[in-house]
Amino acid sequence: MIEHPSQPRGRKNEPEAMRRRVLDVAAELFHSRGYHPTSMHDITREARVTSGALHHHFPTKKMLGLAVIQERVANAVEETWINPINSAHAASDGILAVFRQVIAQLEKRREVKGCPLNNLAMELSLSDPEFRTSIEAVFERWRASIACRIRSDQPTGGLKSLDADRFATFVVASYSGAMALAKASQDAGPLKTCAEQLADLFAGLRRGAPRGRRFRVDDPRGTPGRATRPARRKQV
Amino acid sequence: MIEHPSQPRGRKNEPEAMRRRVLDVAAELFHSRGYHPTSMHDITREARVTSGALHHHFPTKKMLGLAVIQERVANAVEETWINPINSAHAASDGILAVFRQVIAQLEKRREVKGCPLNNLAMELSLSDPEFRTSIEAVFERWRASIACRIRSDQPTGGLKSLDADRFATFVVASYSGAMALAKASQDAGPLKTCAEQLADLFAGLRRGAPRGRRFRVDDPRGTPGRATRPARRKQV
Amino acid sequence: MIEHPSQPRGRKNEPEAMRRRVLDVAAELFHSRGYHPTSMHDITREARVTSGALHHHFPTKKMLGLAVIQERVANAVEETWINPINSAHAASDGILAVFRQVIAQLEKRREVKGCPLNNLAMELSLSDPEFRTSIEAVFERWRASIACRIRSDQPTGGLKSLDADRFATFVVASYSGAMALAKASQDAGPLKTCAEQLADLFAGLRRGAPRGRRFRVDDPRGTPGRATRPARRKQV
Amino acid sequence: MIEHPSQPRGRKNEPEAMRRRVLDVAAELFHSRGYHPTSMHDITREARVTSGALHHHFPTKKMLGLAVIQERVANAVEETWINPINSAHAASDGILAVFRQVIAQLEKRREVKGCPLNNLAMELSLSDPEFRTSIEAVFERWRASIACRIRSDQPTGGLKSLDADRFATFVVASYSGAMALAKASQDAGPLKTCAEQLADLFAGLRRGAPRGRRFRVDDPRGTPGRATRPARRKQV
DNA sequence: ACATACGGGACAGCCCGTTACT
DNA sequence: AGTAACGGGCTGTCCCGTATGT
Repeated sequence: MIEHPSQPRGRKNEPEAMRRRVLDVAAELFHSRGYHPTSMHDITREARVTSGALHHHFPTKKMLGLAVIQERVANAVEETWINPINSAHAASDGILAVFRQVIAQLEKRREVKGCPLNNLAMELSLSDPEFRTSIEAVFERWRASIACRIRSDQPTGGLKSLDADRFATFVVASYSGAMALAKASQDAGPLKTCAEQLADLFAGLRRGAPRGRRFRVDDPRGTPGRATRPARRKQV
Repeated sequence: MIEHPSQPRGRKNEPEAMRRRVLDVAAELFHSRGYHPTSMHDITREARVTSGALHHHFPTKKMLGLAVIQERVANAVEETWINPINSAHAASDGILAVFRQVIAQLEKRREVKGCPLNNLAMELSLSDPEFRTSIEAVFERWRASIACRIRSDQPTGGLKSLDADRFATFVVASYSGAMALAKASQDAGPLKTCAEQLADLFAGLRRGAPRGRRFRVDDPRGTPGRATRPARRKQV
Repeated sequence: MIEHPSQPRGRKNEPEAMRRRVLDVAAELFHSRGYHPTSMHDITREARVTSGALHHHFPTKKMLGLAVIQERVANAVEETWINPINSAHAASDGILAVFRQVIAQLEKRREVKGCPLNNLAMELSLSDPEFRTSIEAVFERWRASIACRIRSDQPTGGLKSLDADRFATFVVASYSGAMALAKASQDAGPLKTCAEQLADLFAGLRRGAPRGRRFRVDDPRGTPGRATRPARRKQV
Repeated sequence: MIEHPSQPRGRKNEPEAMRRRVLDVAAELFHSRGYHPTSMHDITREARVTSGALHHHFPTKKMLGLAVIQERVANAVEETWINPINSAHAASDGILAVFRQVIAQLEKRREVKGCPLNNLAMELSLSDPEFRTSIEAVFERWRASIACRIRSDQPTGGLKSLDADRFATFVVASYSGAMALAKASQDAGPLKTCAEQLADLFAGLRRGAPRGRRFRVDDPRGTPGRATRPARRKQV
């Protein structure tokens, strides 16, 4: 029974590794069960971490949640959407490729767990302004990346007639909604269908259909040029 | 003690009224806070119902949740989407009108609480198969109503080239996703943007752009005609 | 839809039958699960009786419990012990026959549920004086019947040297204890063993071993003749 | 607020003391009221322990119950029966001494609470297999200790003609049953009576009455030599 | 940095009994 | 006689966070 003097048990003192393990487990559990149904105890158990250690790295569950959003969910969006889009031949190709890739992964798994960002957005947006802000930032980065890629295509002929910002919002919404339907039906079908609809749309656009402002939400003669972002309401 | 000796409170046996009150309060709280963050106690307090009475009508929270989905959320979808769509001049008009109507309501409120169905879908689909089934049924009824309306237009010239089922899925997804973005940003902007994109799409379609199957998710030469619904995966 | 005017549903108005059904179910559930773990709701469900009807016949759970003891458990003791003993050739034969009969029944069932009287005695004696009194009365009747039968044998030569009251107490105790062991081990073995020990004892007695007072609990030279019953302490 | 700012209550980390306190209180309450009628809240109150602390040491009531059986009831049997038996001059003396000792203690108290092991056995054997197993183990250890002691006497002349295992079962059963009667009657009388009967039995045996197998439960010509333990029924 | 012990306060569910009604 | 709505209160469990200890 030789004791390592100040470390009686299998204690590693590898803070980064432990932090990473906790974040991984938390991200996974928040994704598959949701934030509220996941207890701190679940996380300590799965990550094989004591409560003390967990609270050392993340003083409250909320802080852990924010870290998951900023360090895991944001990364997932980066890897799933932003990088593929940027390295694709064209914006439209990239978007469709992402759909295809996501669908392929879905069909490997036995459960459709949905989009991590969207899941947390639904559960947490209203409960806490900090959560909402973090989530919104990820959504915005996602949207902006798509918009940017579309714009970078336009000089060379792709999707010329498109308002990049507005269309990016539409793509993100379609994907999120399709994923929501997929989750509710536990079937990748809705994602496929939406991908096809977007593909049709791209095809139509490529054939150069001129797009004008024929529809205004607010009133018949609204100012066409404005995109989604501007009008921000102050949060309560 | 000073009060009516044999009738401590104004107790009247009005089961339907009580049930309605509970469902209303539960639907409201599930919508604005979510299912898990809402405690049974919150509901008893807001509905001014004793725990015993609540338990008599809804033995478990899950039963209450299912009743809310089937009797309140389903009705909300009916009133917000299905009825307006059916009574509109054309499917496309109806869809855009619903968007407009929802946006108008959103701008009256100080908080964007999101689509009740979508919120519950995200929170509960994975946690319980009965929840998922109920939610899926509402989504399906919503989608089918839109598809049906589109089909009923097509003989008279509207959206002829469209696959009604697929397009209905796309509309539902776009709306759900737009609402998710609106909730995350606490701004109706995403809804407006998506409405405009759909409007453009309708306009393009009306100009008769032929739509063919140019995009296949599974492989390049898929069978064009199939819609979303069919392929159901068996649930675990 | 022809309605029996004043009896909207399948309502029989057979008070005795209903009372009997409730008592049967309650006796069964109290026996197999115990008094406290059995809820009124369990009984209403199993007896297919509404809560109101149950409370009409038995205003409280305690009253139901007392009725079970007095009308079911007491009867069970009568049928299992008293009648067989009285109709046996000799007291000792009767006692052993009862053991044999109980063991035979035990081996048919897949669960050893114990002696109903003893079960309720352990659970309820201390919690309520009325329960205790009822239970004690059944025990006493049981004991007295055995003692009486022994005495009726003694003129004709059986177990002459025996103090009938004391020995009856011993028999009841041995049976109860053996049943307790049988319940704890879920095996009829202890009952068999105790039956054999009693059989040996009877055999020894028949060979006329004179029994004197060699053992006194209180002090070395106690007054031999007194039996169990006498000193009653007042209940708190 | 007026108190020591950083240490709201006198909190001292003494896990063993706290655990002991909880077990003591639980054992006492389970003994005097029973397992089911004792609420966790009762225990926290009496042991002056917070619910959180209790849950830390015993995550569920069942775990607490098992700990009480294994660490308190088992010990009580050890101290009350096994040790006295082992340190007595002879098995029969030891057995009778235990009865005397128990009776003496009973007469000091104002309430006959029964044998802790037997009480829990009746209440819990059927409700949970883990409970039953734990209880059975204590019973078995008790029985085996007596049997062992009897065997160790036999070479030197005591109770030669006895089957130690069978007789030990009989002793345990008689004691348990006597205690049950004592509890039901709130009087030590049944215990005294049974002690006397056993004393008589010992006296008879010492006079060397030969004991043969005259009684068979199963059938007239059973195999005499078999003891209680062997035949175990498989638990459901 | 990490571990254990502990504090309070919810949580969902269930309990027994009563009251209004047929 | 019998039904169904209803009243409160309590049960066991679990929660998140902090304090203490190493």
